[in-house]
Parts: sequence; structure tokens; C-alpha cells
Amino acid sequence: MGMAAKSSSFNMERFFQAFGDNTRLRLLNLMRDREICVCYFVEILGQGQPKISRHLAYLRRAGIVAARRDGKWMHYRIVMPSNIGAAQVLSQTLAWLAEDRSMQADRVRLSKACCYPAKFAALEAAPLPVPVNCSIAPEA
Amino acid sequence: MGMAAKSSSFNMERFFQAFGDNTRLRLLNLMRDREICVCYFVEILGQGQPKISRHLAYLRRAGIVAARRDGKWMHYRIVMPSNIGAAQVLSQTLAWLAEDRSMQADRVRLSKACCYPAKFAALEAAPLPVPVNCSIAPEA
DNA sequence: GGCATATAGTCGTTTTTGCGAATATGTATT
DNA sequence: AATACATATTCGCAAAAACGACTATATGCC
Repeated sequence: MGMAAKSSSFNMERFFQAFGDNTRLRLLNLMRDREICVCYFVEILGQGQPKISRHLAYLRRAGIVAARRDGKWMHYRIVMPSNIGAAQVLSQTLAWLAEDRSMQADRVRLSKACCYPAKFAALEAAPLPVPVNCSIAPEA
Repeated sequence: MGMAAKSSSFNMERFFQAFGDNTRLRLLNLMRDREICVCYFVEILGQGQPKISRHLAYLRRAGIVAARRDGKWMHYRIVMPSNIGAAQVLSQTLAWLAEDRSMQADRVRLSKACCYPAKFAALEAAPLPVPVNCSIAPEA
């Protein structure tokens, strides 16, 4: 009694464009299994905060990540699109990112920052990233 | 025995950008299981020939398709990238395209054009698309 | 309220992309 | 070699994307 997937109407062009930028790929790689707050992205990628925020907004509009406010901090996490094809491509891509050298390097820096946040002035008071299972997107 | 995949050095950004355009997605969908000559693309998509050629060149430079000359005609086919992650994402994407309504419509038009090429002035003399198995890309 | 902090959004500019029109190349035919 | 045909490439422009600098908003704390 399942309902057939509405695979039309989904904008595949836009979906793939979201992956067509290295900064966004790096953000997704960091969020692969954790919910992370913006200041960590800024610290790990070493890029300006407005740039990070803009790319996160891009991913949010594309339905690939979701945000959660926690006081002053905003936490971002990956959400699986309800479109089946999109979800499969996203999963596959996340697995691919995990194999990439430079993406692994980002993850190493993230681990270090999580262990010793006090060493990064900007992270001293920030909430630590928290493991998550990628949630399913609410009805588009 | 086996050689480990060189997953670094591959430009993921560029790879995904190749999918970030509807014309290119339509071309890939048509090539899903056949080698097709340019005049068919032009006829089925109803777009100018230079535009089609430019997008095919884009896909070729991205290592996603290969071309074969046959007299006056150029035939294009999908090639699986040697990068494992890329190959998996490509396969997944082709399967996704097969589910999409408008992509299915393109395929229907292609089938009709193949059955009655004489009905399309431009295809009268052109070589028919030929089924292929996606070949593996030669060493990058 | 006033100030500090974390993040988001705007503005103007630079870069990149996609396009149609025109042109060039390569192949077959005569 | 002249021509015709299929395809590729170039050129100039318009639209879109990405960026840094700046400004705006939201929250917490005194």
C-alpha cells in the first residue's frame, strides 16, 4: 500500500549544483555524521564567516542540511532528502568524500579541534559537535 | 595484486558541476545504454547544434563520455570513470534519471526517432543509436 | 537598556557559465 | 578541387555565482 515516489518535480539540476563547489563539499564532509556549529566550520576551513554562512544557507535551500538554534549558536546537520534518488546520490557522495585525502585532512583537524577546543580561541566557549544519524527530511 | 584506487587528485567539484545543467542531464539520460550520434541529440532535445556540441565537449572533458568518429558522424557514449566513487555516483545518477518523468519523455521521443528516422528530415541518413555497455575509462 | 557574541543577509564587484550567431574543421562525394 | 554535410570552436554578450566588506539580527549577560 506504499505511495509511489514523486520523482518528477524534483530539481535535479539544482541538487547537483549544490555539490559543485568545493567549500560546500567540505562542509558536507564535516557534517557527515555530526551536527556542527558554524564557528567550527569557520575555524576548520579557515574561511570568513559570511562565506561559510552563505554556503550553509545554499545547502539549506537545496534541502540538504537543516539548522537548529541553540542560544547564540546555530548547529547544522545533513538531512536525507525525501526524494529517493537524491537520497541515494547524497549517501553515495558522503561515502565518496570519506575516501578523499583532503577531506580526511579536514576531519583530522576537526577531531583535534574537538579534543582541545581551548587551543582555538574562537572555539573556547562553543558547543562541541555531536554525533547524529542523518534524519529524514520533512515533507517537501 | 589489485591496485588501490587513486581517490585523491580527482576533481569532485568539476565532476558534480557536469551534472548541474539540465541539458547535460538530458544528454546523459539519452546515452544511458546507447551510443548516439550528435544529430539525434539535436533532434530529440530540439536545441541548436553548437549548444549540443558544447555540452558534449564539457562532458568529454569531465571524463564522463567518450566520442568515436564514424565518417561525418560523431558518436557519443558514457564511460565509467576509473575513480570508484565517481563511477558509483554516475551509475546512481543514471538510475535516478531513468525514474524522472521528463527524462522518460525524452527516451520515448528517441525510440520513435529510431523507429522512423525518415520522419525526421535531419535523421534520414544518420546512423542509428546502438546499444552499449558503459565502458571503463582508460587510465586518466 | 546597553554591550558583546554568534550568525545571517545585503551590496557592489569580479568571475564564471551558458548562449546564439558566426566561423572553422573534417569527411565524403562528384 | 569544389561542394555538401556533420560537427566543433570562437566570439561577444547576458545571466548567474561567488566573494569580501559591510551591515543587520538574534541571543545572552551585566
